[in-house]
Amino acid sequence: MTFRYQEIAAHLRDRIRNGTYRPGSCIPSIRELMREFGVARDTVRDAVSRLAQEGLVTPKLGIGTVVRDNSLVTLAYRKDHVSQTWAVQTGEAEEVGDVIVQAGWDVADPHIKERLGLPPGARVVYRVRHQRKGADLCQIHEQWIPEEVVLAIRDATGVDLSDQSVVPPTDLFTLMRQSGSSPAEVMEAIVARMPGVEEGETLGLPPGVPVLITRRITVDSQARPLETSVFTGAGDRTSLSYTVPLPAEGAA
Amino acid sequence: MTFRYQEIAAHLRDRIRNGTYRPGSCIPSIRELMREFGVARDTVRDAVSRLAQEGLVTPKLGIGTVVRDNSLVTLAYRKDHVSQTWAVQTGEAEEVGDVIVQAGWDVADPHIKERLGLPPGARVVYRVRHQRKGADLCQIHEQWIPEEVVLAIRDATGVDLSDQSVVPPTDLFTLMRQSGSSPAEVMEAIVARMPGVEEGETLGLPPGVPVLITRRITVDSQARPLETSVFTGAGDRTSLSYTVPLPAEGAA
DNA sequence: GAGTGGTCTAGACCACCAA
DNA sequence: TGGTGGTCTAGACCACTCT
Repeated sequence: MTFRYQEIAAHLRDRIRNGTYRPGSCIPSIRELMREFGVARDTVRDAVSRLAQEGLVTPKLGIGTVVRDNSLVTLAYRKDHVSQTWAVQTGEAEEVGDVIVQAGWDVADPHIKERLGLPPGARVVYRVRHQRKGADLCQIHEQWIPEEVVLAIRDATGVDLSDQSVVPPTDLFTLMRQSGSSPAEVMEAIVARMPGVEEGETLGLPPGVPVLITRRITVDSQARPLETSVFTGAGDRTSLSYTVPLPAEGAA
Repeated sequence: MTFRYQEIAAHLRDRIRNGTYRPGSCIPSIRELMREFGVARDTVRDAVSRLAQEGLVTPKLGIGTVVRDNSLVTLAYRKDHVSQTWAVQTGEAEEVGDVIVQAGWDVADPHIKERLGLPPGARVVYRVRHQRKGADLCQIHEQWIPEEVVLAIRDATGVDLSDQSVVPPTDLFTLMRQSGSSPAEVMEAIVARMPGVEEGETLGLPPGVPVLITRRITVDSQARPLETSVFTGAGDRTSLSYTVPLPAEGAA
């Protein structure tokens, strides 16, 4: 049971893989492919849209269907304990920028409170950070910090995390240490799924690109939660890397 | 600029979110939706296929279009140092099974040799393991082990890793320790992308489900590579979790 | 057999983009 | 202005599944 659109898709896949159609250039137009394979328009479109779903091509209105540069996703194994590296999609290293787009007091979801071990009425500071690589948004970082931690940091360092306009002099973990709490461990859980419509738009994702979701809890040496975060990254630009020391006995 | 198929998709999304269409049940048939919205068949199909791409529904031939159970992916933050937990998709915990589907000597890709720090001519043992949850294949584990390590394990423990029929008495890391090499650290890099055709088939993935790819290098205390692996997991069934101790200074 | 989704056609009009 | 992909129609036949 093989269909016309599958055959066409397979042909196009081969030509992309063997370099007949090069990354960055366009495959033949729908109308040309209709002629070449002798099929109706929707059959070609079906084939092309499968390739788009696989992330091989990106149709561009008024331009053509361009072959995506799937080139080497990361492979930079780093010795950092907690590091997030950006995959070089095409071209060279670009400036990585951080912008706090939102910050303020909030009454968190029950969901978040559970992760922070907080009682129902508790207040938290909610911060949203956009991480850019060049012009493109690569990752959205949402963060929830318990009131207690926020106040301790304000008292000890004068930094008000609920103020969006304040650019902290150092990173959050250092601020925590300066205010008496010592972040000892992070627990992260990673999941991949297809983006919703608004996620796809804000991240500027072409069709066929999933999002990588990382949920983090940071705890101190007494296992008290100091912070929790959700990172939402563009799957084709984000690569997460971990270096983990092995315990006495481990699993293969 | 809003189109009919987008409106229809939005309607259906709402009804799924507010529970009008429940997980596991079917949304109305294409022909019913044609009548309800007064559009042609392909317009409805377009709307439905968008929902499928987002992972909200899975069309089933001869049955209908069933609402996917997107239920809470994991959230079991574990204290294990290296752990991989399976998300409970629906129903309860099922048996997790491991099958070695391939094992033997191989001349590895340059790619793999680079990761293992091996010279061009070096031999490795290549092993492929399928990990199942119940009846479904959840993850494919490809592993490359340098000849030196394989021989040391054979000499010290009698276990021949190149023999597919041999079921090792313990896990690989233990075998390594018993043969004089001490795995000290793993480095893992995680990436998400849409599956290729054959990946989607072997993993039995419905449309709209990405794969989670983990590349691992295990090294001993002298930073010598002992093993490298690629894990390919179904994005909707796999959740990776890490617990990482924080160094003296860290990044937020 | 009745209903389902999957494939396919041959037209049509539209918005977008480059020259 | 001419080419591109995006949307949409109103038909058709197919394979699959359940009863």
